[in-house]
This record gives sequence, structure tokens and C-alpha cells, in this order.
Amino acid sequence: MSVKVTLKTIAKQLGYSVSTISKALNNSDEISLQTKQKILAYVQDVGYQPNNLAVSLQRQRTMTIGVIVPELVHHFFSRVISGAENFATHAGFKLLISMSNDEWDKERQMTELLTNGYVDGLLVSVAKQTFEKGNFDHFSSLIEHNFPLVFFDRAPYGITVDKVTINDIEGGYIAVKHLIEKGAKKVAILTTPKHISVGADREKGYKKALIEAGLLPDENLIFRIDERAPIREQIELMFKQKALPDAVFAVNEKYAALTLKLAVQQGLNVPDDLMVIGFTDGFISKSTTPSLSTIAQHGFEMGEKAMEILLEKIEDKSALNNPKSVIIPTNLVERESTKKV
Amino acid sequence: MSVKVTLKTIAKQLGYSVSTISKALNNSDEISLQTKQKILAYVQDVGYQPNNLAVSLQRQRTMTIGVIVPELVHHFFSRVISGAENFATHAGFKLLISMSNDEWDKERQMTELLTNGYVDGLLVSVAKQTFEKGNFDHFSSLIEHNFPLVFFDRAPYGITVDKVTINDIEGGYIAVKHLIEKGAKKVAILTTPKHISVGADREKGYKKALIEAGLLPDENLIFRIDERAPIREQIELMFKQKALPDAVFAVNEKYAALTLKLAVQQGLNVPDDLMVIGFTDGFISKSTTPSLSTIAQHGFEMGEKAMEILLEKIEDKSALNNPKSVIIPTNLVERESTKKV
DNA sequence: TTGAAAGCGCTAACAA
DNA sequence: TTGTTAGCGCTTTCAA
Repeated sequence: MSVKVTLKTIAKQLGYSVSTISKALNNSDEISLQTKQKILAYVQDVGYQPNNLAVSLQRQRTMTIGVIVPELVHHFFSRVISGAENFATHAGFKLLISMSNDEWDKERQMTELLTNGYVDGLLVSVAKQTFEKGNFDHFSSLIEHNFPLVFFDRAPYGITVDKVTINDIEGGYIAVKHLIEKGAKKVAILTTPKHISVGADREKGYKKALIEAGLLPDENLIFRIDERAPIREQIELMFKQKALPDAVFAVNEKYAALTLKLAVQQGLNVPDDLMVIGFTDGFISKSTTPSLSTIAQHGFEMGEKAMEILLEKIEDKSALNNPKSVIIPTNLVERESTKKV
Repeated sequence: MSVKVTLKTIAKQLGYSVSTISKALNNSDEISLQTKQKILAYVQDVGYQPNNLAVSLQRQRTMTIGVIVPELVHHFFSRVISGAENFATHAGFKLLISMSNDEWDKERQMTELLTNGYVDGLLVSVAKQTFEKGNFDHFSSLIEHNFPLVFFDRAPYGITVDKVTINDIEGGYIAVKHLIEKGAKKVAILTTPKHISVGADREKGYKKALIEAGLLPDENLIFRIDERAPIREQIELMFKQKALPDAVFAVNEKYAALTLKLAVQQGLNVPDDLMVIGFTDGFISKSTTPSLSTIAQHGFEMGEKAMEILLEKIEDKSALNNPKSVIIPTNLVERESTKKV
């Protein structure tokens, strides 16, 4: 290991003081051009890199933003991250991403790691397990200390926070209304367990649309998927019903794609025998045959907006006591899986 | 903003010295139980959190590992990250992820950010643009300084590095050999531009399998997709050939899914009229109808292995001069898109 | 134009 | 058992 080069070693080598070196490297006009050039040349040569830890510790500013997402596999989260990163880059901030794995403890741990020095602000989409536990202490304490924090998509309940979400109730409503307009009389829903708010909200929208159309919500048509068990088998239950539904609203892309596949396997024609609509507009929905109608969530815009609010909070601490709640509109993307004549 | 609580403020409040507080919090047995309890109680009360920057700066160790991936949307990279994170967690390390967007400059920037204090080691899959530029200086300088660094999937060429990859030539070979065994006589390939090594290697495997079977590689059957232009249209070119191929090897899941969709639209029967095989075993391949045969890349194992090597390097600096190159085996996953009788 | 010194928040060797 | 001191690598005020 070649010995670490620091301001100190450079100073010793060149016979200047540490502060002169520091100023020269920061292009301060206190330092003569001549000296600067000499120092620059040497520094290039030895490949000096400032220690970010020391710089940040001193400056009390890191110019980086942390993002904690439940998981990375979802196309939606990747899109949010891209949007956030896009906005951050233009403002001169970098992004550090971390994954909670939908676990409470990991979320807590990463929140503490990042907020204790690593980043100037944090963007979070809350882990499933955190909702189950109902324990948001790691966030409340940040909020108490006025640490810049903005939630996206999944926000804690019971505490007032800055957040950017979609209106999941409305999204569910739009989806199911579309199915009904296309002639559906018996609409099933594939949703999450009740404690996942996005699933619960989309289910509310589902019921609202049904009731509005004079159709009664039927518990036998509501399938709550437990992801700890095989998903496919749980969806298959739907096809074993005595009287099949004529349309299905799946609250995410994965369930929608699986439903489509199983339907085709059963010899059903989609959309004629069974219409299918999903949620989130990812690559999968476009690439199936028939392609899947869906509710677009606009993850990129969500990421941009969340970052915009976060950076405002960082720049202007006075705005801290005025939590914002922004809703990104959703919209219907009509494709083949609901295209009935 | 409530005033930041540090060891100093605690010490002042409680009338101890900073070092006593520090030792008490680190549960040193130099400190009396009584004092510890008093300090602990106070600290709990005010919600003190140590500044990681300061701790790391002092300890010269962060217990965190950085991962730089080209993009997050690919299921494969998510799997690698999960594997890496799994291994790291067991060893007491945390993960910080960052995205190069396949851009050289962003890769350089994030490499510097992370390696200058933020992390103890780095896992990297090289950006496409970096291959195009052929400039790996940001990595060579790390290697010169013996910074723990391991590459996965996409490694730089021209310099000796630790890396965990798959044998892409073999993967391509297995895929195409399978098509030929199933009766294909005219096999097309959808691949990347030549400078992307994984694409180029899979293409080599493709040619090897053809030649071995006495089939001559035909440039008209090689389609190099440029992702900066619409992908769909480029794949459509294949279907406009006078004589259609009877099988297609797509070097990734996306191209495979798109090919399948276009084939079905053309009224072709897959696999009877056209067989399709992809690369990478993600959710998409399983959920299409017919499901896609593919070459499994075992991303999770790759992540685990890369992290294992990295942690070894971190623990045992003496092993640094013996770069390892590990190959994770690939294997065929046969599904419906090649299931000819 | 350059340097000395203090300090960001913490740890740890040494002294008391 | 507790405190003093030095120092991790850097920035910045103030003095020279």
C-alpha cells in the first residue's frame, strides 16, 4: 500500500504549510499563481484525492442525498430513483441509494447511517415491515431534529410529514371504472394484505367504482396475496371459483402478468372472456401478449418532485415547518387486455 | 432546529469529560457501572446519535461497502446486489449503492466519492460508456493504491483485476447449441454493439455453436441493436427479411420478450415457426406466453462471491497482490419458447 | 502571499 | 475510575 497522500504529506514534501496547500487546491486567490501551479502539478503527479469524510466533517455539508427504497427490483422504484437523481444532478447533488429489503431493522439502520453525517437529506419509501410494526420512531426523531426528510409513494401514517404520493384510491377507481365501462359485471381484485396502504387504498377505489356502478363488492372476489407464500397458487384460487369473474384488477404489474398467463393457460381469451388491468407502467405490461392495460404511476416525476421539495428544505430551513403533501396524478393506459369492442 | 447533541454537549451537561462519555457509550470497562447508567439514561433521553463521519475518520474504517452498477432497472443487477448485501450483512457490513447510468463521468465521480472515505471497499460493474472510451484510469489509480476493489459481470480489459463474471462465450454457445439440437437451421442473433464485451462474447459463443454444427454464420442474421434508437423498430427489421430465421438468440431478456411479442403479432407460432431463447433469468421470461427459454446468470451467487472476495481483500491486505478471477457457471433453463417436439 | 492555530466530532494512549 | 492530550484530514479565521 503506497502511503496515503494527504495535505500534510504534500505540505511536507513541498515545504509549504497545510493551509497553503488547502487554499491552493480550492483555488483561493490568496495564493500566488506560481505557487498554485507548483502545487497543482505535484498533486496531479501523486494522484491526491481529498478525504471526503474530513471535508464533510469540516464543512458540515456533503452535497449528497440518501434514498432508501424497500427493494430495487421494482421498475417503479428504479424510475423514482432516476427522477430523483436527474433533479439532484442538476443541483450539484449526488445520490446514495440503499435498500431496506422491506425490513424495519434494516430501514432503521440505514436511516441512521445516512443521516448521521453521510448525507444532507433523505428520501424514503417506507418498508412493509415498518407498516406492520407501526413503529416510525426512527423517522419521528429525524423530524424532531428538523433533518430534511421527504417520503415518496409509501409514507408513514399518524405523523405529519412531507411526502409525494399518488392517489391510490383514485388510481383503483379509474382502473375499475374502466373495466365497468368496458362491460364488466363481475370484477375481482388481486390485492395486498390490508396493512399495506397502497394496496388497501387501491382496494377502496375498487369498491368505490363498483358501488357507483350499482355493483355490490363481494368478499369472494377479493384475493389478498401473501407474498411469503407462492403467489401463483394464490392467484390460481381465483380460477377455481364456481363462477369466474369477467374482469380482474391487479394492484401491481406482477400480479397482472401472472393473472394473464394463468388465464391463457386455462384457455380463456383475454380480453373477451376475462379483462385484466394492472398498476404501474413498466416494461412487462408492454411486452406481454396481449399487452396489459394499466394505471401509470409516473415514477420519474415522483422522484423529481420529491427531490425538489427536499432540496428546498435543505436550502431554506425556515420552510421546514410547513410540510407539503404533493399528489402526482395517475392515468389510464389502455392496451389490449381490456380492449373489448 | 434543536441544537445538535454531541459528546461535547453531553459532557458539559453532565459534568464529565468527553472521553468519559465516549468510553461509557462504547461500553468500556474503564467506566463505573453507575456512571455508565447515568450517561446512558441521559443519552437516551436526548436521542444522541454519534456522527459517523467523525467515527469513521478517526477509526479509518467505515464497515460499509460501495456498489456501483450501470443501472438499477435490470433484474440481474438487483439480484447481484441482493447477493452482495446478503453476504455483507452476515459479516457486519452495510451496503451503499450507486448508479453510473452507464456514463463514464458519473462512474468516475461516484467511484471517487465512495472510495475517499465513505466505504472500505468497492464492487463495480463497468459502465457502457467507459468501455467505449476505453478509459479505466479511475480504477487503475485505486488498484495502484491497493484500495479493495472487485468487479462483477462487466470488468475492465487491459488491466489485471479481481473479478467475478460469467463465461458469456459459453452462455451463448449453450443457448445456440440448444436451438440447433431442437432442429434450428437458420439462427439469428439479437446482440449489442461490438464494444459491449458481454454482447460480443455471447456472439462468439453463437458463432462457435453454429460452426460446430456445420452451419455458416451469416452477417444478415446478426442484428446489433443500438439502444439510443427505438429498439422495437430494429427488431422488426429481422421480420422483414426475405427468408425468416427459424430461431432467434437474444442476448438479453428485453430483446427476447420483444421478439416474442413481434413474432406473435406477425402470426408466427412460437416455438413451431420460430424458436426464441433469451439471456438472464428474470420475471419477464417466466411470465410471457409462451414462457421464454433462457440462460440463467445466477446474479445472486455472483453478488455473494464478489462480496466474499472483497471482504477477504479488506481483511487480509497481504492477499492483495494475487488477483482472482472467478467464473460463475451459467445454465440452460428450458421453457416453452423452444419446446419443439 | 503565506502560515499558525483552532476546530468539525470522535477515539485512544497515557496520565492522574 | 476519570481526565488530558493528541490526532484522524480538512477548512478557515486571523496574524505575520
